[in-house]
Amino acid sequence: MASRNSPPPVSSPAEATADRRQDILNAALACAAEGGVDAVTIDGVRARCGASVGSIYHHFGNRDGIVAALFFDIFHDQSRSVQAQLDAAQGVEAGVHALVTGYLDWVVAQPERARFLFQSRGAVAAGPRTPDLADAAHRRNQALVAWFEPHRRTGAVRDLPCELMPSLVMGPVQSYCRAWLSGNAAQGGLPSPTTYRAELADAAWRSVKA
Amino acid sequence: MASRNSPPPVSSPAEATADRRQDILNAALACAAEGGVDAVTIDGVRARCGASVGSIYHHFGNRDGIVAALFFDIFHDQSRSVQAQLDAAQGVEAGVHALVTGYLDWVVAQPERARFLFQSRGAVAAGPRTPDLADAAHRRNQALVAWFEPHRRTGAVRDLPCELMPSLVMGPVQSYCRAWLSGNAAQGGLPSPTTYRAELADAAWRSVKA
Amino acid sequence: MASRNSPPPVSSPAEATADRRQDILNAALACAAEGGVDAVTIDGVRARCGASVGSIYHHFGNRDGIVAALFFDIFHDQSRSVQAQLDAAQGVEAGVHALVTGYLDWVVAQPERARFLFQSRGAVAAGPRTPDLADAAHRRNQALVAWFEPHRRTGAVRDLPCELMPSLVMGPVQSYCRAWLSGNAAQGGLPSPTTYRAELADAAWRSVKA
Amino acid sequence: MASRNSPPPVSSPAEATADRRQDILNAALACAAEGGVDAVTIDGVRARCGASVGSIYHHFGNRDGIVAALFFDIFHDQSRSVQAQLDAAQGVEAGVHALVTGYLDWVVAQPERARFLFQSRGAVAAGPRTPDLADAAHRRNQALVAWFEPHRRTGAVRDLPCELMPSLVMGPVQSYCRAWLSGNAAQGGLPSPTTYRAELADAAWRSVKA
DNA sequence: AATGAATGAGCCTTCATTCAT
DNA sequence: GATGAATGAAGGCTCATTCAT
Repeated sequence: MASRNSPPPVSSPAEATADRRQDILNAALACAAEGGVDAVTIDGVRARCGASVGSIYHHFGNRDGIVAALFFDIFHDQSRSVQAQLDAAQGVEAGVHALVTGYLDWVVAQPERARFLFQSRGAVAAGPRTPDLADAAHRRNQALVAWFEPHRRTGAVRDLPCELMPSLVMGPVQSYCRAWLSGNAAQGGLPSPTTYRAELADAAWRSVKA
Repeated sequence: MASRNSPPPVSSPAEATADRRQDILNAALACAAEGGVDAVTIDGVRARCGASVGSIYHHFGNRDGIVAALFFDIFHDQSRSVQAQLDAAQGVEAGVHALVTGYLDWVVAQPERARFLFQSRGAVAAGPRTPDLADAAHRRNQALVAWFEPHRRTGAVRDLPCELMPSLVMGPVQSYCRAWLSGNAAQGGLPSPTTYRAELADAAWRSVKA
Repeated sequence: MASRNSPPPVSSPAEATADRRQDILNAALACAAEGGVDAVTIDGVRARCGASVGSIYHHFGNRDGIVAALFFDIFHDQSRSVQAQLDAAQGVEAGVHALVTGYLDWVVAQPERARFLFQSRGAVAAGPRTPDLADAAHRRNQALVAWFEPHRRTGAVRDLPCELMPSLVMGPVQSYCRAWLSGNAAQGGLPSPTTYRAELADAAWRSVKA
Repeated sequence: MASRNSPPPVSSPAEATADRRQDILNAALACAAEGGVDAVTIDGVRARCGASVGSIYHHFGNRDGIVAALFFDIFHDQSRSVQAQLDAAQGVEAGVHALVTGYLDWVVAQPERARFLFQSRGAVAAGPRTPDLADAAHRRNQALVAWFEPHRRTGAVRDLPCELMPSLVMGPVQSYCRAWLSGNAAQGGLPSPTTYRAELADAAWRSVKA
């Protein structure tokens, strides 16, 4: 983190390992991509990124720390990406479309990271960072609900319970993406979500429009 | 087997261990309910149901065999339950409502089994019974799609791609149920799905109706 | 055993399983041929010959009982075979040749049985039938020594210690056969012992002749 | 490694565990001496040398790794010992005697190690280090054959096939040593090989001399 | 004689974690 | 900050053996 604010070093030897932290996270993601979250083992990570066991512990405290750090990195990246699409949208319907397609495009662009999010959420929720996760999830949902608020007042969208909005809007696209990610492409899995981009966005809009 | 031809014993000793197989599955579910799928341990199961290690292996081959067997038992039970609701429904809209509420009611009635389904699907999909799972999932989806077919012909529902139907119809309710199950009731989780029974069913209908 | 003296049954149903005992031994040999003596497991044998676990125990008492029974069967068969060759030989030199080639031919004719003998001897020696093995080995050695006795008196063979005779006469051929059996033919093992039949017999004779 | 540059500590704590690896091998040999190769158990080794399970795996990878490492250690030690005797011998006959007595003396000096070699060879040959074993055996045999070569040219020894030499020269002494090692001294086993040192060496010479 | 479900001791192996250097 | 040997709890699995039918 500090290094982001430091003046860029000119090929210093420190540079080579400056992002040891990121190397480790990348290695962890690679492990998970190959064998699921359970395959993220200290030794597996070590073998992939060349860091020593001690170094890994220095940066992340313990195994779950790696998984959690990676989870939150990805979670926030996803949120940021979707939010950017939403911010760029003009009007209610376009906004709903942006939520769906922003999510969909992000998943298609980085399937491994998306898969990791699905796989690891349970583990993170069960660990010591439960409150962090609850917080992040709540924050994201609130942003969605808050965005809808003015349009609900104008009557453009139906007057639905806050808790329901995320599931109504994002449920179908998440469901499809999850199914797509878990399918083996080699064995005739589902078509890419991109194929149904318009339909998924449209369905979300139908669920909530007045 | 022989006992089927015998006069029904009243709490005979045979009765006690007659369903050794089911005892084991129940114990496995209890383990999972307490600590997640990873907590389904040979020794944990053994301790809960009194079966010996050898007996467990005799019935299920290996640890994953227990998880998979339990998964399929629950999966089929759920399918049967939803299908029964669907069969009882009159008309298109009622049918769509039945799919959603049938699922929702089943989840609310047996949250532990529902949670197990969500938690273990990935593991089962990654194991040797991948084809069985693909088959079961495909069969279920086909049943849903086939049910819609006549209504699509009459123009009562929109002409949507087959692959999309399950996500459009079931996505929102699954999304909400999943979120509800993963929330800790003690820490102010979401309201029971029952609260939004009508809204969720209605949203599904809006997604697909012409 | 008793059945050998019984009048030959005419395709009675008992006939089918009459040699259950031999079926088991054959299955055990097949196991050993595939994975070494350690691969002779109750379940492996059961799977190969269709006998039930209980039946196997009925016939052999325990696992080691199978191995020992098979060992002695083979051991005696080998002894009988070599002895027959020896009995047919005329003269000292021919006798020594017969001992070597009789052994060699038997090994080449049934390599799996020969391999089993080499592999299992240690286990049998360590088990409860140690005295039986010591007895059988002693008997065989005595037969060899006794055969030499008259020729030693005539001065045709050297006056060597009894305990040494078996190693001097059979050592080389056993050594070569053992090496041949343990080699993987596919990976360029040794030539068949048959190739050096004459040389091995001759070497034995040189070791002991006056 | 660092300790090599340090002043030699006198029974420092580091000294105690300096040869963790060797401690483990010694413990493994002790297990085998007591109950055969099968008795070389991770837990048995651990109990004897105080190393932790993890430490054993750190050094040897798995159980078979211990057995194989010990096997090769002993095998090479034996080869070195015999070779030293051979190098010191003057003339053909003396050389053949040296091969036999060098082997015999090594066996008598360390019967446990010799027994381990006989017992474990099969397991090593069946495992992943098959090529290493084939290599080591081939190298040893080649050394023997190469040593004979000049003497064969001068006509001092007979013109025999290379593959046969090891069995002709070493067969009898190996046969006797094996029998001696497997006999229980308490139950009147064979006399020590030392008793027949001269005879065994002489027999080898007779087998190959011109 | 035969059957096969049940038993449980015993083994191998993995993995997160610690700590001295 | 980094290193990697050492630790030991925990888990999966095999297999000989028993016993009621």
